[in-house]
Amino acid sequence: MSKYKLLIVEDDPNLGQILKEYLEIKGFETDLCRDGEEGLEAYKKEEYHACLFDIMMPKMDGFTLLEKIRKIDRDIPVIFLTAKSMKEDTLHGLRIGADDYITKPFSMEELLLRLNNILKRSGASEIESGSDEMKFGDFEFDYTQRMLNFKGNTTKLTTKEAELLKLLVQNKNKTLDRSMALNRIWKDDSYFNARSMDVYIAKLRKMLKPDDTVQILTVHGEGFKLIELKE
Amino acid sequence: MSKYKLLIVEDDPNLGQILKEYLEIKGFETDLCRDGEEGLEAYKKEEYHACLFDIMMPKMDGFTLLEKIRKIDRDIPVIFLTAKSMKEDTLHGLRIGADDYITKPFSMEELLLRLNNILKRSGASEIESGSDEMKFGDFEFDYTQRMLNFKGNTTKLTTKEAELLKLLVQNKNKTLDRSMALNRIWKDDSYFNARSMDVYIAKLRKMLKPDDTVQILTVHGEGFKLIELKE
DNA sequence: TTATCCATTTAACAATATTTAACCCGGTTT
DNA sequence: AAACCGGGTTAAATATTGTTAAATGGATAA
Repeated sequence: MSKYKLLIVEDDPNLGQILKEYLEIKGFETDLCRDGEEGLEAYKKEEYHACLFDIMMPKMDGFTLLEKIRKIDRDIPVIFLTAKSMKEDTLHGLRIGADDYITKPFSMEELLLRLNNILKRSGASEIESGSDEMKFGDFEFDYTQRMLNFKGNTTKLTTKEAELLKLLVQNKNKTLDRSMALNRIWKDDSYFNARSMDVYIAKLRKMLKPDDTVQILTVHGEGFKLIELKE
Repeated sequence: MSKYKLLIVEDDPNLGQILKEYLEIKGFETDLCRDGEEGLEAYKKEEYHACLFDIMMPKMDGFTLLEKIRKIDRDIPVIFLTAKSMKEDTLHGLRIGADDYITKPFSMEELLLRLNNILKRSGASEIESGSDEMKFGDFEFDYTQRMLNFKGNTTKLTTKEAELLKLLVQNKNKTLDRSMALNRIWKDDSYFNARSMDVYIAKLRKMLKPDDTVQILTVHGEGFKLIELKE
């Protein structure tokens, strides 16, 4: 999935910088502006997936900024960062079309969750719906199609086989925790389901046998690990 | 624009009734349920544009309800009505995929604004408004006319065929939950209806055979998934 | 009314997918 | 050493789904 680009407009340099750094660590591209006018100029020059606006700012406040931006683009998701939990502000913001607001001080995690929800909903993510192709060793595994291909010949996987293999590949070279896999795939971590999972591990091992650079190791008492040996 | 349909799940009869009446005045259609289990049943039987859930409820709390519904439909907008502004609750709710939450007591106006924002973003109008033309692979499917067209030649579908195909297409690349489909189309999830559905799946598979970029996969124990492979 | 048509359901049987059981082994604890 | 535990392996038992055809039932035409 390609990077999301965010416009942050916040006049407090400390908070602005923290936001920028945190969100970049989390994989966003960001531009930071220090007041509403700068923000508007930036918005006109670049294309963004979402915006974070402070309300009280010099030159142009967040509400005005939003109103101007709504004239350019009436669908871009905007989250307000409000200093106080003033109901007035909240309502005014929502009324003029903010998608969400969050009251300072807020936790970065909460901001991130709200941001992701909004992006998910905004259709910005429609790009990612293609087929999940994964490669390891000489295998090509398409989870949505449930097909495992090895040098030309293709095996059809069952639902559970495909789900387990997907988790293993997603955790390639890391330990896939037993109880996590059981909860995700079997919805319940119980003795019999655990034995069932062992049976499926055996099946997958058989399928992966042709390529000896790929193996499923057991991590005693913890889970399994799919490893890929590179030459 | 046709009416939006909302599912309200709230165990306080007073609040529930007020919500229902207010939102109906504002032009929504609403169904009101009194606990999580009722809510889940209702959700399987009807098609909604958005949901409002209380968190603390008898039989099944709002979090559990959301988790179950997210398995059926990972995009339906959900707003939590939380009794307290506990950060814990908020974060947990957002983490499992709530789109928003609002703390009691709240003003109806704020709720309405949040609801409208979410609906605007959700592309909810796709559900049942204008033309029911759907495309997948090389097929064109018109639900209202019950016509399936493939490269020029057209097949007329029966009622049940068309309804099932519609649900599959609406959930393209996602799993269509068996019991949801049974409740929506057959109005009742029972053994024989389930077998009947299997028969219809077979019929649809035959019709879709000409285009091998489109397939109906079975997700064992859960339902079916229509997938579309892109080149 | 009866005959006929067609969508849908029910039935019967086949094929798969998944779970459970039984027995094995190696390592660890008592 | 004996008992135990986590896991490996295989096969039988169950559950779920696939497939086909016959039975049902509602609507319509004769």
